[in-house]
Amino acid sequence: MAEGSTATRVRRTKAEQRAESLEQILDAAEYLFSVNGLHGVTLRDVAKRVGVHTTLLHYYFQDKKSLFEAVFARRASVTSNRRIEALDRYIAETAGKPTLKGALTVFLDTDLDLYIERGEPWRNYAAFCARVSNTPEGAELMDVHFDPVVLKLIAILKEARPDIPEEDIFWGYHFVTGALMNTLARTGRIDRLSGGLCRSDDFPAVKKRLAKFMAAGFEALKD
Amino acid sequence: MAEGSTATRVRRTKAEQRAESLEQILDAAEYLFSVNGLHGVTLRDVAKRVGVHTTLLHYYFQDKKSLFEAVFARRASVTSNRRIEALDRYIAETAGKPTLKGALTVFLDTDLDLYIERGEPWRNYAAFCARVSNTPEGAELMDVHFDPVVLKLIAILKEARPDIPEEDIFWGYHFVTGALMNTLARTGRIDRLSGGLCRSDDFPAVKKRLAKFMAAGFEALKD
DNA sequence: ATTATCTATAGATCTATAGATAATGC
DNA sequence: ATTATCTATAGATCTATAGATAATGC
Repeated sequence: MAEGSTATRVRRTKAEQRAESLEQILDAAEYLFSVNGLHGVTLRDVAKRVGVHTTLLHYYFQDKKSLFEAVFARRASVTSNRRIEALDRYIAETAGKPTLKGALTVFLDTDLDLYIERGEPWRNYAAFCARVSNTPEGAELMDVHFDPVVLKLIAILKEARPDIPEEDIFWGYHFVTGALMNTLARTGRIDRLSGGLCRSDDFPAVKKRLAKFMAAGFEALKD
Repeated sequence: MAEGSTATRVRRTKAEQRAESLEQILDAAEYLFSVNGLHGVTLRDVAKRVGVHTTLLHYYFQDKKSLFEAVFARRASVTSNRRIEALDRYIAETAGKPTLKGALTVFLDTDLDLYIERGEPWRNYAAFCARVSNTPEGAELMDVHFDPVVLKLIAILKEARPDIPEEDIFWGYHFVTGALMNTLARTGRIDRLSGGLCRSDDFPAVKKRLAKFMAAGFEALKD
């Protein structure tokens, strides 16, 4: 046992310690909530996964619901802003001539890239959002955090195709988000159905197909 | 108070009483599970909604998980068989010349019609399936109850378009089921996003668009 | 005589708080 | 002196079982 191995904890400032503890707690909660939902996870489960006492969670968060909301909020602005900026660039580039497929590609691929590039914690967040998007607690947070980026996408879709009735545009988005959420959830169902031909964690395979598929769907609505 | 109002309980046979109690319990559980999921509902919640004692649920069901599975199973074979029969009729009618749009219309509209025609209990079941489809408990049941009808649909899609790679067919189905589940969940999100222009309980509006949208999406995958 | 329903309760959680201890910060 | 973490514990559930009572069935 060298001296380094006994002093397992490197000296940290309190700010660092706080930040690290918070991150560990949020990561653990994010993963567990993504699998079992708000009510399927106890504070003890989270504490156990982090390796701290349950009461520490109460030191950092008022209650379980606050922890849940913090998990949602932590990464929401990152993905929302990334997509808003990408859509703004797309508007500038196409100078008043956007297309359905172009706008959908920016919206969907910018999101999928985040999960492809940034590894497991982000993919857990994606699964977390998908898992809770159809719950009373989650739906509220979806509205708060993602309405701006979604409404921006919809405005561009309308501009791209003023001939498609607004109602159809909204229903089309409804289908898009269903397909996206089903992807982010990574349930493994498509793996089992296809006998392993498709894997639900193969986001690049989805990226290759999703925007193309959905753009064609929108086009068909005017028939 | 006439004599009819005091004798609120009409005399029933035990078999009738049993059937009625079971149905009330399953209806209540179905609704509550559809809103809050397996872990968000207690047996007390269910008992309270029915107006009986918690222990009665244990008389009819071994435990909470069994009740949950019974809710899933009760209507699963009805919707599964209905669609299997409709697809079989479609195969016979088209005599080896099925189309993507035709098969998807049969699969999706046959399901949606069930919820449109049979009222709230069935719509609660639809929401229940959607709510739990991306949970560990629900995914397992989806496999058990719905694999046959889904694989039959996929076989027809392959026959309709042997030129589309099998992998693309499966991914297309993955998008279809995401859109369908998002519809069945009736979260109210599309209502709020569209400022009331679309309503998430407007299944006829979805029926008018979903198969058409998805068929065009499949077509686009070969480009 | 059997089945449906209720009463009483054990045992196991779970959330949340109060207050103690250990570590950093000035 | 302040912040991070732990110990101890109250109070409120929740699931599940044992056994009693009320209603149907032969």
